[in-house]
Amino acid sequence: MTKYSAVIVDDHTLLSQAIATMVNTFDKFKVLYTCKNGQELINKFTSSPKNIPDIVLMDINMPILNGIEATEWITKHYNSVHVMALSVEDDNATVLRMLKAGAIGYLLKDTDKDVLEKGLLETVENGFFHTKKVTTLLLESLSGKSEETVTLKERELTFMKYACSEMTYKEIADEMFLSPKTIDGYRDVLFTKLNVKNRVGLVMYAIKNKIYIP
Amino acid sequence: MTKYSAVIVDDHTLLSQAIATMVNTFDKFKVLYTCKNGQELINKFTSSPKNIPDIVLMDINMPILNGIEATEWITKHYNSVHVMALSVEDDNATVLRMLKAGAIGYLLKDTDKDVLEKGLLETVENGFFHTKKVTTLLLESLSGKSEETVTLKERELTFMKYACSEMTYKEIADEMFLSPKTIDGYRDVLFTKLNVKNRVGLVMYAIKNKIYIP
DNA sequence: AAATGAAAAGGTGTTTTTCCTGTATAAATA
DNA sequence: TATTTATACAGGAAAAACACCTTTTCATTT
Repeated sequence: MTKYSAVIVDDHTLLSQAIATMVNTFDKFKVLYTCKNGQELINKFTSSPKNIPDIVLMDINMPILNGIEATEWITKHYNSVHVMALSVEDDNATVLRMLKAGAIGYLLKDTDKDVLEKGLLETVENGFFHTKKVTTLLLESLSGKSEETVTLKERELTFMKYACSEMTYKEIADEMFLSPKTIDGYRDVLFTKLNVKNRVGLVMYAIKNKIYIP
Repeated sequence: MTKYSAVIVDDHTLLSQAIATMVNTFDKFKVLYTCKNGQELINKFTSSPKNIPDIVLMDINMPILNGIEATEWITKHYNSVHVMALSVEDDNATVLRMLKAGAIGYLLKDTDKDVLEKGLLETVENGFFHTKKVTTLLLESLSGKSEETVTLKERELTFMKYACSEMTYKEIADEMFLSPKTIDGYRDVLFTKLNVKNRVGLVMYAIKNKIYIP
């Protein structure tokens, strides 16, 4: 019987090895190799055609080259390779970004072994799969119920990072060589833009959107 | 050959199953069952003596009852059961808290399959194990380089969680059925205790120490 | 019964934040 | 050229946040 070939990409060695072990127990799948990040994967792909799998199981948060960037690259260069995202990040924005990048399936790490097997099969054979929870997220997002993706300007991002420190706005103004009143402006705009009430709201937004990493 | 029995505790079903599959490939180990959180583990332990394993592989960040609390419980009630912590959280405080709670080993999720196997064996047979990286963290911590662990009271913890929301102190007071002045007091005490300047400092402390998980 | 100590609350004053409504100016765009 | 657009800045008022110091209340200990 011909098995589908799979590749696992996750920066946590233990997890990628564990998942590899598990996928190898599936009837229809065989793991070719595992990678620590997107760059390693690209290296593998470009070094030999034998390294091109049927499906890539891709984590999102990885150092060097993350899952979204790696997926974009695969979509561009190896369109026949299916990418199934695998992550604990179940917020709308991440799911959407991953699907936009070309991922054909999205699995949350809290799903079941059988769901993974079923998902892998559906992905390679029918070309689409994702869990119910993800479907819900998608629908929410498409129906506009979720917070629309706000794009922050460079200057606003800089301010946000300072806002996550214990500095007063006065101090931030000094640091950014701006008048305190300008800083007031940034703050007010961001409050409206991000729909938050106060500085704690800003901080939380920054953390959730990885603008500031604690 | 008698195998050592192991239990995996991780809120990510897929990961606990994957690790279980992997541990089952180890010569000397057999997985009894997996759990989603500390509470489930306690239920298992108390429901039947057959459910008491030789070793518990414990994740730290879990809903309901986290790894530290669960480890404390095991140390208290089933002292003969070894606990090996397994987490991506490699900051000093977490490692220390886990070891203080009674964990006998600490593995970072980015270690290797073979290291896990070796670690499990050393833990059940010699009673101690941890990776080099953890040793370094420990040494740093013991040499006083890291911030000393401040213990917060239950009430203060509750307040901290509210402080991480967009509520004003007045609103927090209402929610906690206390006078705004009392809340002022909590805030002032925590500012001193945690050595922070303002509410952003509180929020950051809460996040870094997993008092509040965004 | 007196002392201790923690938790809760009050008083008072200062500083910072928040929320308005405006103005100015250079650069990009229609 | 006219018109957005982004950026920088102001004044003033009200609301929170912050700081510090005192008092009450109540349970535990001596």
